[in-house]
Amino acid sequence: MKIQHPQNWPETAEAAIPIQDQLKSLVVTTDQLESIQYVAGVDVGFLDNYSISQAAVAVLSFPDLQLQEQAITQRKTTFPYLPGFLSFREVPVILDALEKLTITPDLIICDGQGIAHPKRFGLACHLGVLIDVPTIGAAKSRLIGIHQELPPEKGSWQPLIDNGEVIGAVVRSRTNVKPLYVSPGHRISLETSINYVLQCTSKYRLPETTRYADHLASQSD
DNA sequence: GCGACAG
DNA sequence: ATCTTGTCGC
Repeated sequence: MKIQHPQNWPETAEAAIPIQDQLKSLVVTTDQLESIQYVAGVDVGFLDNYSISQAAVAVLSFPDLQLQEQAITQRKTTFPYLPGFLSFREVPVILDALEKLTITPDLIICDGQGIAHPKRFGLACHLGVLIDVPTIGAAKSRLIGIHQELPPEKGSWQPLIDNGEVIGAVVRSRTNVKPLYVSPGHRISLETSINYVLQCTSKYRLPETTRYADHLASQSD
């Protein structure tokens, strides 16, 4: 797919802040998606003691979840890991990987937060706004927000709240396992995000999309 | 000042 | 994120 890479990507939090404040206003958290035929999963890993970032993308058919296409890319890491600024570290490589795809995903499930972020602008929002594709944030752990205890059964969920505002949901993707933190990235509502994450999850805790991407990244051959 | 803190 | 073997439980 054709990707427009932003100019002058920031390398410090100070330079990233104004960009977050500018782009967060472009985030859409209402359903603005077509019928989903292709769902993609993205995962970023590191090599050479973190100096090289590697992104793996897997495109699956929906709802049958069969692998259709995959891509992997590497590039120098230019931004440090700072809670609240993860997208500035991982989005560049992800854009490289997406650019290699022949298929344009109708939806992308990201490994990180969507609006469940201090500025309501997590990795999934940043990626979604830049490429104008619906995205969902499905993180393995919490960044911010509080929630009630969650029943142990697969499918149960509780709203994630920050300052009285619902910013996402804590979702049990599998019975008796740690929950997933789901939040809208771009062009999708929270309810729809939860539904797609569950529909993309079969036998394991993580959605099949991110599992394929994780697997691809760990092989890198 | 003391913790918390996506990956 | 990454370094790593076995092990407990459904």
